[in-house]
Amino acid sequence: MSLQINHRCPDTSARAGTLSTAHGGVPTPTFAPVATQASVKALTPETVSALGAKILLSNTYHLYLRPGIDIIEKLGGLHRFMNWPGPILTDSGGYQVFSLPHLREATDEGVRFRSHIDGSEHFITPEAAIRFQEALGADIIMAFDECPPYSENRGEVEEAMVRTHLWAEKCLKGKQRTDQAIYGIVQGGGFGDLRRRSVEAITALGFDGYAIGGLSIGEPKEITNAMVADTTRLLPDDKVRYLMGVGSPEDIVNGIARGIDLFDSALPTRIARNGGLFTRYGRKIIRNAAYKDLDAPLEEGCDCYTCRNFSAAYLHHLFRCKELLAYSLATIHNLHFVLTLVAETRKSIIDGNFESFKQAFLDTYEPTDEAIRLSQMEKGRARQRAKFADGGERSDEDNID
RNA sequence: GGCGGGAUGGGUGAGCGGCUAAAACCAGCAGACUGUAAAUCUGCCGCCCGACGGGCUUCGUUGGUUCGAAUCCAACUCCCGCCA
Repeated sequence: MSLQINHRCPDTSARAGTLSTAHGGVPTPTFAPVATQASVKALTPETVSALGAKILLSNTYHLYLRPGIDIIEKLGGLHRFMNWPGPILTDSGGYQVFSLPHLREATDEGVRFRSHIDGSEHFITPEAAIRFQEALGADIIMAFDECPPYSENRGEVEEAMVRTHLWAEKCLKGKQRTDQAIYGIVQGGGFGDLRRRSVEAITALGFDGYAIGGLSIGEPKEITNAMVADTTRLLPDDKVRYLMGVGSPEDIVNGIARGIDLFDSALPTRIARNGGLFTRYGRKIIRNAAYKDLDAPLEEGCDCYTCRNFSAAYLHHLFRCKELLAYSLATIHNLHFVLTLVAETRKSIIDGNFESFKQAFLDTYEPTDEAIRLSQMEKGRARQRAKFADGGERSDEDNID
């Protein structure tokens, strides 16, 4: 249940090692595909494993509502239920406090919320979140935290952070199983001093690993980077550092450079299902007309199952028709891309050339074209303005920024 | 042969005197998605321009009524029912 670090990059904070868990070792740095409802959408566990995934992330909130923690417990725990014999990490449900905001009401005792499925009312305490995760039986469980939306309002962010610290203590007190690792979560939004305070408070409690939460939720990239760098520096060197919810290829590589060992994100699998595919030159949208008759793999030289066997034109066609195979093939490609990227990055750390590997990757990988994105947003905004210009009636959706 | 109903932008299809360059959906063109309420969502989608605005041409065809017509009237052309 511990992290062993075997290699360090001399120029950056990147490191490579092995994380041992009750269900096997995980070479780090690593990326955990997201299996929110005990399934990596569109893939069998065999495929996920063949793609090189070593550890999966599942979600307590979703499994609590459906099928119910007791059902999974009765069926032998999460590993058996979803037929994933390797390591599993469960999120506590704290993120849903943020992503389902209209349902929530947080107090020091816990969160009162309405089910997004049937509207029924529930109250989850930090102690309950731990109890549920012990019943699910993941190898790594997460403290119950409050992840506030990105905000310049220091008071709000601080309040959520203080509550997260209080909850963290309750989580540790409530924990009974000794064969599971529990990770604490640092909050503090985009405020460096709050982040530092949070690191102090959380590390003082003594967790098995430390997560950085509340980032990549819409804040400017500079803030994300600054927060990751500052926080990571202060976290204990001998424990796993987990950057929650990240993410994109460039964010992962940058995170590794700052000393992150573990990532998870729904991004690769979700954008895959929406036709967004990673290539080493950046993201491609396979639905676009340009791929209509392209008789070549989506990415030349990619050795994933999808690229080895199908043309971009075929993928394009499957997406146009909403054929179910589209979602599997696209997910395979994106997970292959991210998992391979992380594996190669790890190798570069071991081989001692991480810095140049990182530079080479970032030089060719083009994140989404900012100009196109901004012009789209500008159009939408102009329309919005025109709509409410002389009416005087303002809509709640008016504040898109 | 007689009696009804209908023809709307790429498609389906609302509108039935001004608020209508014309709903909605589909198709099409782009974009977003980071601890997954997501196989979802957003923008554009007649033509032109100096584009948070302005101009032009549209609702089968032609001709009327009206300050004003996709909307009312007439004729014509096609379509679809029903009766002989």
